[in-house]
Amino acid sequence: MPNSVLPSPTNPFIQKLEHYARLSDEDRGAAMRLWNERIQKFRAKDDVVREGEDPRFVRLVVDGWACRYKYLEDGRRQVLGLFIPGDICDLNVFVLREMDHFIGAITPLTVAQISREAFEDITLAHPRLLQALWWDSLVNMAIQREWLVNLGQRTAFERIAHLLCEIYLRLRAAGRAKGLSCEWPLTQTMIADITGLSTVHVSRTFQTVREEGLVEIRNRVLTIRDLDDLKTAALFNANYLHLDREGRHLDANNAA
Amino acid sequence: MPNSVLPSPTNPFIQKLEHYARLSDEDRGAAMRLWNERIQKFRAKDDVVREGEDPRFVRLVVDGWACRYKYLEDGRRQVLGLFIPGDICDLNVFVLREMDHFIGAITPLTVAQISREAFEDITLAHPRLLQALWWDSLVNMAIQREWLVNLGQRTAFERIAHLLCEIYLRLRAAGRAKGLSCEWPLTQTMIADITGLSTVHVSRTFQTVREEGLVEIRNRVLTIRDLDDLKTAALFNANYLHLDREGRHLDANNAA
DNA sequence: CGTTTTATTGAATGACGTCAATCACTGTGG
DNA sequence: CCACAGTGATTGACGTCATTCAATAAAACG
Repeated sequence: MPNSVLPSPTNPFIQKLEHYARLSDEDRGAAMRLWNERIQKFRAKDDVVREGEDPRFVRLVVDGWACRYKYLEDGRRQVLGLFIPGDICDLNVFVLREMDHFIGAITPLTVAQISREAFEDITLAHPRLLQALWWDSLVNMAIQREWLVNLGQRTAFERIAHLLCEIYLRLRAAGRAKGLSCEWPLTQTMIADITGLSTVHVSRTFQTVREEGLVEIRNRVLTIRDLDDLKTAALFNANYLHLDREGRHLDANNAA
Repeated sequence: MPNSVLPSPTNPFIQKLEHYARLSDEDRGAAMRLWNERIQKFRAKDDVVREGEDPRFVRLVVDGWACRYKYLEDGRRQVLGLFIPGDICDLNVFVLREMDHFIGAITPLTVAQISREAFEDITLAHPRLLQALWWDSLVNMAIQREWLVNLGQRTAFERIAHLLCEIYLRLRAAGRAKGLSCEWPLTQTMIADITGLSTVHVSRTFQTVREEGLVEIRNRVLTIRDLDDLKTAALFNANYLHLDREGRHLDANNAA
């Protein structure tokens, strides 16, 4: 099963998975079948899935940003995670009968809606792809844990710096950064719901982050001045993203 | 495959899984094989797995409490999750090559250490057990999400009340509560690292919770006065624990 | 029994939230 | 083209919740 000699793909989904293990052309083809499953479009702020619903599909973000979120009875909202292009939601959702949170579009959003059957058909025939998806899923759990550290231990300044850092690195891993710049569609209200801060405090703190020259935002584009400085300010340790091709022993061009 | 007529098992692992779907006697036998895998013992405060290590085993808590935790470079500590008897750590850990956090014993601890091969052997032959384990794993992810809501949105009072509520319900689901009472080995330092508060504030706030008559603690035993009152105080919604036998369509005594 | 860990208390400080007003930007329709 | 509405960002004043420091008390442990 020889590896492809074609240039690296620009598809964010495949690009990201290749951080785990090199895929064969067949694996990529299978990934593209997932990518091209029934396409759904949403407007910004629409819900993709609602609390209480029966989770019947695995969803793959093709374009745009989305998030998981949850309300407290009295209206307080917490964002639980972000989905950027190439991100896939929980592989085993089918096992639960009722969603305990919402998934909503942040920007105009395109997702591939994959039925249980299609998912199992495709991944059963491509164990390396399935491995890569498991890796991605474990990375997402690690990101959730890191968000816990964020909310529990980091100051407002560190939380925001950490978010900037994480998002940039995730977008870069998906091939969606140019140099030290990437898209930045998040409003300060969203940042507040992600970081557990008030919008007022986000405004003030974000200002400080900019004034310290760590980042710049113009036209919804984030530019980082010096990644190491930002990491230091955020107490950022990238190990939780597991991006160092940890699964290289599974590479398509290795002997099994 | 007839269901057992024996009384409900007292094993916390099986007891918990039965909240998802009724297992057949064979399924229970397989679960007991996992339970009886190579036993390891730890003293309180010892580490079970350390950051940076290669995760080679799935572990199942047989007795005692443990937790996941993580340090920031400057020593701040955040507890990411609790393990009580019957809890199992990430099913797919093998996929990652390096732990990004610690798992440590809170009390004297007994765990079953299950190799990848043993785990795959046993679950491959018992798909309903594997399904139940997936359910458990998804519930754990849901718990992590709820902890995010806790840290991001709830006040100190609510956080502590919520923790009390969750732990009680999880222990009860594992058959480890008597009436409205259960074991409570957590020190206030631990509660502080779980809730992202200082020990001083935990002391004061916990005092208030007790003074309001919501709970009582004596000899490391927690007693809840009125569960509904506690739930209300915590803005607790149990849906995230997915305990309502959601997988009953998979029950062993149903037609496949 | 001393020693260590855990829990409690007070006082001072600081981080962050709330309220309310203003400003900037965008898109829309007349 | 401008008026206007709606959303998002910013600012100031002030209040509150939670932290820090430091001292003490109470349990747990060998």
